[in-house]
Amino acid sequence: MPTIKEVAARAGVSVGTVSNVLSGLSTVSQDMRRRVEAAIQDLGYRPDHIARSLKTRRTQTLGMVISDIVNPFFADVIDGAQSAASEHGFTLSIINCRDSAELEKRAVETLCDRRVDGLLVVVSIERGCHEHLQLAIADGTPVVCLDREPLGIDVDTVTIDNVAAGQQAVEHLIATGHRVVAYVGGSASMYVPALRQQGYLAAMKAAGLRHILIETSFDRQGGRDGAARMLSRAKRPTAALCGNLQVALGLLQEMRSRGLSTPEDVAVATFDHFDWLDVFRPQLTSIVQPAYRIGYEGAQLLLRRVLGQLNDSAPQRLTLPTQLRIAESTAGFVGFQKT
Amino acid sequence: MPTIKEVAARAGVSVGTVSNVLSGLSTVSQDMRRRVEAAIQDLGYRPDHIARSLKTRRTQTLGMVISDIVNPFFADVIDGAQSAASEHGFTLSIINCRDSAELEKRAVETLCDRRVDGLLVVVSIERGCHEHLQLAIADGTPVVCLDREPLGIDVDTVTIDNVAAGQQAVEHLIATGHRVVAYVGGSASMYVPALRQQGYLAAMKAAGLRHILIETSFDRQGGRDGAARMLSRAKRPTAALCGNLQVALGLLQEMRSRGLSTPEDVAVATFDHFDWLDVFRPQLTSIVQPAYRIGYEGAQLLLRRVLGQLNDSAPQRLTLPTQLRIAESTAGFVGFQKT
DNA sequence: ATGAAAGCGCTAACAG
DNA sequence: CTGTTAGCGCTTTCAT
Repeated sequence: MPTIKEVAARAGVSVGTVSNVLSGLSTVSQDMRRRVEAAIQDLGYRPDHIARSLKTRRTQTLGMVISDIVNPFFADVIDGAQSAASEHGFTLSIINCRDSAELEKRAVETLCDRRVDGLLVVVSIERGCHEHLQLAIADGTPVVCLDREPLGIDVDTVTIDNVAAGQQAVEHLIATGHRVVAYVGGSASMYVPALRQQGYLAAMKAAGLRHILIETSFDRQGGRDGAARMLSRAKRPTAALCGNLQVALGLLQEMRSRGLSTPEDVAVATFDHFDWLDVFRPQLTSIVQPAYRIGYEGAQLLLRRVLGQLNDSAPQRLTLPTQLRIAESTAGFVGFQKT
Repeated sequence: MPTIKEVAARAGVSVGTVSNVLSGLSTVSQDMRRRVEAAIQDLGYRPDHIARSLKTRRTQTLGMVISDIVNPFFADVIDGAQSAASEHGFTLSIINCRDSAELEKRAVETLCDRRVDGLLVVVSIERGCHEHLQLAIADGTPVVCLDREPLGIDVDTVTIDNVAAGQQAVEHLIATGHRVVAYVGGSASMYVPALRQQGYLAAMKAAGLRHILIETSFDRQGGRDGAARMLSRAKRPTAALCGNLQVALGLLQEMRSRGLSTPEDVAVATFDHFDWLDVFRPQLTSIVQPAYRIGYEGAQLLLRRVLGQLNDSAPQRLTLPTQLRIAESTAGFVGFQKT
């Protein structure tokens, strides 16, 4: 690996000039520039990113702390963030935390030690303390939180309007004729489910209906458990809103194992949609989240902070639009009611 | 951010001693060690990873070049790699290339410029030239290829036995009574499909059956196209092996749109399985790949190279076992044949 | 066992 | 416009 010194020697110029050529400084004469470029070519020189970072205190690297990388939703988020980063010549260092607050804390520290220029973080789903984020920010590392809005901390966020989306979905259920509607999945102690519940509650209240909150874990098992509880109620719900797709899948699974189907027995709406869902029947009514954009806009925002284009303005709160996609799983309730 | 110098000053020792304490050198006296540790505590000192890297020429970072991050298969691979890396104090820098050879080349260069200690790469699906990998290796960056075994280059690989797996699946189809069996998805110009076809061909030949190779793109659209071609054949296949899950889903989608279902009209077996598939009917007969392990073992192997525990031994070729999971989509052909 | 000092490869003043 | 030089924060001889 040739160094800048060798390039300078070969081109018969000083290292400073080489450095200037590298950084595209216009004050370099055509002649010098050509000689330096030739030397770079000949030697196959590539600047040492590490050395540059040590001097400039910038790594051109964004840290990404993700709560659950195997959830396809977050795969899309990562994809978006990665694209935005690439466009700006930044690289992404990713750590998966499996929704563990402890791992999350360590991840933030690891990334800060490595002097990432900024941090994209999806905090663990359970509400908790976020002083590690606070510390990172205090140390001068900009942070943008994705998907979940941590409490008690002033930080840029890119999220969707979970309350409104949940409310809209439930309004749809109600408009379809349902009067006994449950919310399933996650609990009020979790960031995202808390809001989605809130939307559900608002819609139920507005319609003068009694709410049925079924709190469970926020995964497939939660969906199965929730279904079991929901179906054993004296007054069985005719419709349910699920907190995320994992929950919905678990719920459908449990329903099927009991010989029940949707929408005939229970109409189902859920947060999240992935294109492969189109393959299966019944198609699920779902709240489509702009996962890729959450990552893309998040990285974009972070990059603006990093590049100083947002000089300590107040924390930005970007809310991206969702789309309610009505499909078979909530169809045909009004008018005919199977038993 | 305090530096090692400030720690030294505060502890009243030399920076060399602090460095020794940091690296856990035993030659440091108890007394010194305590004083230094106290100073580190007081100041909240954290070693600068960049400066250390410049000196040691090691970044404790693995580069990961992935062909398609939103494919859940690769999400699992990444998860595995990330776990192994974390266990060894390494971080993962990930670049997504969307199966573009050009992006892949740039990604490798970017990562090498950043002096990653090693490279985990899933090469683009289309066969191509891999001199960028060759160069990286020549420059002293160990490379481990995952899932796909690039041709014409001596490199460590972690893969599955695609030929055997494909063959086994087709043998199952044949044993179930099928005589007209198609292979759908991908083409011989692609790394993975080429091998899966090979397995298919071997099984068909061994059974003395005529093969039906339907080459398409390696995605949902490919599955739809493949289904269209398959179903319009004079002698319509009664079974198909799909090259991956995307293809299988596309195929099922196209079948359904024509009012056909599996296994009644066409039995379907496919590579890939994800747990959410269990929710849907019919359950698909599938070849389960150890995606997480591919990533985990790959990173593990790379780390051994990086840490010099495999001193330029010959390239390792790790082949992980797959599992044929027989389910409804290939059930019940012998004995009763619906028309 | 500890300290002093020489860099790692680069950038950024500053001088000329 | 170009060259010189002093570090960035750390590790690592080499003396002591």
